[in-house]
Amino acid sequence: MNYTTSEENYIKSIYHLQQQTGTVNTNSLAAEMQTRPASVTDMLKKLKTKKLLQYEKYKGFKLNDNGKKIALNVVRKHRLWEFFLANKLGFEWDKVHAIAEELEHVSSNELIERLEIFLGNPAFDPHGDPIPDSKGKIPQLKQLNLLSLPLQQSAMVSSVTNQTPQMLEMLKHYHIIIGTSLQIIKKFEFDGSLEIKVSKKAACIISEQVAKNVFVHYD
Amino acid sequence: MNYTTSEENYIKSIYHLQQQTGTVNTNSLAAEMQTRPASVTDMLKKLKTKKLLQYEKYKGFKLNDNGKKIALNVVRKHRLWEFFLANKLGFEWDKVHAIAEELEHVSSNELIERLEIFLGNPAFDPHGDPIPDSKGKIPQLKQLNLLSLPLQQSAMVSSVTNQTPQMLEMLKHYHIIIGTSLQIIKKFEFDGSLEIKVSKKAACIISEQVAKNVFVHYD
DNA sequence: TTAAATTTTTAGGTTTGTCTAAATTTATTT
DNA sequence: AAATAAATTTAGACAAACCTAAAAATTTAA
Repeated sequence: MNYTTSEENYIKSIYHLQQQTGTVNTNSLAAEMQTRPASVTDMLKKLKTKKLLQYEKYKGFKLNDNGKKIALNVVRKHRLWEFFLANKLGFEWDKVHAIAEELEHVSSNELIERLEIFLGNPAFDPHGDPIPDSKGKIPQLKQLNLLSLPLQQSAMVSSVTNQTPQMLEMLKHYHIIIGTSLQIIKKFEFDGSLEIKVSKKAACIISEQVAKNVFVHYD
Repeated sequence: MNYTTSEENYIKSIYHLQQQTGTVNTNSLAAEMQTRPASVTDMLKKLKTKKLLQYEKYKGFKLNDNGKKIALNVVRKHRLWEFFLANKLGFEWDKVHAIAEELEHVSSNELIERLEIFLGNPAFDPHGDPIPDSKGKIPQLKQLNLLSLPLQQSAMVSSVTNQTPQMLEMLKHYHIIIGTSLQIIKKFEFDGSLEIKVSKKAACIISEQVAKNVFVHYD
């Protein structure tokens, strides 16, 4: 079956919200999608009749297995296109999201299978988010919060949870992208900020607020 | 200014029709777009208010300079994506059109500029059709009809005018794609068919009907 | 040069996805 | 346990893009 761009966007947003909170409510979905609660209700009815959603009036809702499958396919397409934009076309990692929002709705499945091979079957997109495979399986990487990284232990940035333009601008300033290697020199008790060393750059200090959104891994 | 997918498709179809016939009429556009004349009239009004069209009721219509600029940009995107699909993802040349029909509506101009560079600034798409540059200029290649190719002169296939699936299937059978090198061994007066030699394959005979849609060039 | 045929447009309706404003249900307080 | 607040849904509209059927304009032909 085929879904409209609008349906796919709702499905994707519900998926992201329910990953965090288990079950989703009308107002938060409306906020996420920059639309009105009444519009959300309309779409929920539609997705329910298409059997993608567990939904009872006034009760909250979430995707069923069917809906999750659709969501994962859209996420997969989004992240493969992001990888293409960053690694083949040379886009900055903070520019790829908006364009991938359009590309993810191109319907051909053969296109995506071939794109994946062309890109060398990448497991993570330029933001460090995992790329589901064609069966919907998501590669897991044991990663830990930068705040929990032991002093002096050098580690690699693997993902960033807050991906607002403001946050991405900040990280750019610190020369931090996915794959950047860094270590913690010192932790300041006063405000929780960290002195870090980013690859060959001079040491610098980042706030707890920034650090708690950065995830890293090491062997 | 930004245009909807539907507007872009109308603009593109008007462009293709007016290339052949100078001015376009409602019924032929409806046929081209597989829609109804009444729907065409609706869209014509819309495109006229957006100042893309020369249009007076009952009089026929064509794109003005403004409209042609939009059309050429869509054509450019379509053909660059076709090139990408065939030359980077390995699609057969008769599969690329349908997918490019979707990709051509992705709006980012920076995407197209970067894609063009990534592809090495190609001048022709996999069907041999010229790719307009970012200013709308179309590369010209002096090509001649296969029927006019001198005997024994080896030449390269540069484009095919009839791009129906039936035609493309036929050419595939003969191992003819854009770029294929061939020469004419003999012309049969009886029905105008040609005995040709395609690169290292055994000689074969193609009908006048096929030949007249194939264009070639040589130095 | 009328009559017939063809082409094109208008009138009015449908679907999708959105909206505002009002009504309803659920949750929270006092 | 009412009263108030918050969340959600319904009712009714609207724009885009399409449709059918009928009317109007143009072209062709007798």
